[in-house]
Amino acid sequence: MVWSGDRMDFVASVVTGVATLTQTMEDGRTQMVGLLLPSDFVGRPGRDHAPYNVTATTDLMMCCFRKKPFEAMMLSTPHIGQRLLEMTLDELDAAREWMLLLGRKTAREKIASLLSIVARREASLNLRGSRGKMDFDLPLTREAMADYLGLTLETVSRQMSALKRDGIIGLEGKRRVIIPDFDRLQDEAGDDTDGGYLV
Amino acid sequence: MVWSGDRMDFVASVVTGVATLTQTMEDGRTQMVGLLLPSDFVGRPGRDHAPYNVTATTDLMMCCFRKKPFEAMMLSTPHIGQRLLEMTLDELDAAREWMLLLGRKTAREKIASLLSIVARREASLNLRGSRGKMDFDLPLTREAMADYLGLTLETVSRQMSALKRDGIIGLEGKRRVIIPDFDRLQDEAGDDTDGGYLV
DNA sequence: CGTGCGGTTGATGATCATCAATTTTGGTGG
DNA sequence: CCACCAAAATTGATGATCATCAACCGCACG
Repeated sequence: MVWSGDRMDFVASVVTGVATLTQTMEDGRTQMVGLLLPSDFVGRPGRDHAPYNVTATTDLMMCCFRKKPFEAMMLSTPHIGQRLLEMTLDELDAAREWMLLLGRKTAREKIASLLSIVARREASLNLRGSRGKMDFDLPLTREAMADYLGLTLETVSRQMSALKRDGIIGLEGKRRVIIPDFDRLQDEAGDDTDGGYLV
Repeated sequence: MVWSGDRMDFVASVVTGVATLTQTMEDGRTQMVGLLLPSDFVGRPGRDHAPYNVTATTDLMMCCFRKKPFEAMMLSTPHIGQRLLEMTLDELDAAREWMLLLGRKTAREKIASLLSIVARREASLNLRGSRGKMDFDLPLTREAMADYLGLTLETVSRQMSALKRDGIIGLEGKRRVIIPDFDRLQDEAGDDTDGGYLV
């Protein structure tokens, strides 16, 4: 959709589908730096070139605003700016959570963390509680997961198989994930205790 | 200074000195998620408990505001909120840059990246250009560097020695770092080309 | 003069990356 | 509906990088 360095004269909000933000090094090493799920915002008022690649990983519908009018609206309606600040601070928290994952978690914990996050977001969309049994479609290929987690796709595949062997998750086809017991998955993720204030 | 979970009824801006933001897991694994240098802002309007540990790593002077009056001021003076949004977006970019480092860079590249960043910030404080020869005092112990980079302190020490052996940096005592050729250091960091829009 | 902290260096090992088949899956056209 | 194909995923063998465990150095400070 957008390549790093492109001119980008709009901001947008995801309505349905999934997109990713990625950074790459010259030699091709890739790191995902954001996962855009429904309700997430993308783009930055006050900057006209994209610093990241934006890629749709499923069919995607976004609600776009031309940047100029949007900026004008921000000035005239302070509430919008406040809301945007709040969302940006949440994103910053999420990014920092992710730094802990990238820097300090084992491969198994990384996978479990990613699955918990997607499961939680999925559950909150469908207004179901995040306890007990859950299932959902993974919106990411193994490669995308690897790029998110700072692993290789082979390691992702192996750890998914290991979690399945250990009964933490079930797999149906490539994409469908079944979580028989969300608390056990959470334990594998290594996050502290209750996760009360996490998204 | 502040422990994760503490009540925090102020926001602040660093005047002089260096502080760090860290997250920890129950078993003690620690990841630094922010490095606060002079001019950086800390605290979040609209939240009253700190999600991270804040630690001073040098003598530190901060300019603090009680949160309540600050929030009131934000409402009455839209410009402050706008400025804060801008700063938060910059921090988000920095966090994402750091995610690439944590997920995909080698130990050597990580060290070189950290040294470049500190050197650049140092140079901009002192109004010197960031080319050619530079030197500065590292405001971090090996352990703090390790926590920042997602490495162990032993690996940090070894890679510092390796960079010294290769003539990329010089060391004087424990803290003083001499950079004979900033461009060579930059090459070791693995960032793309010119770094034009990086901080 | 000991003691503790920060740092360096060495030996060894675990984890994860890499290279290389092979299998599964979902889609497409006959 | 089935056969075929390419992309995605799995699995195995091997190796590099970095973590771990441990010893030791130098310096500041009581």
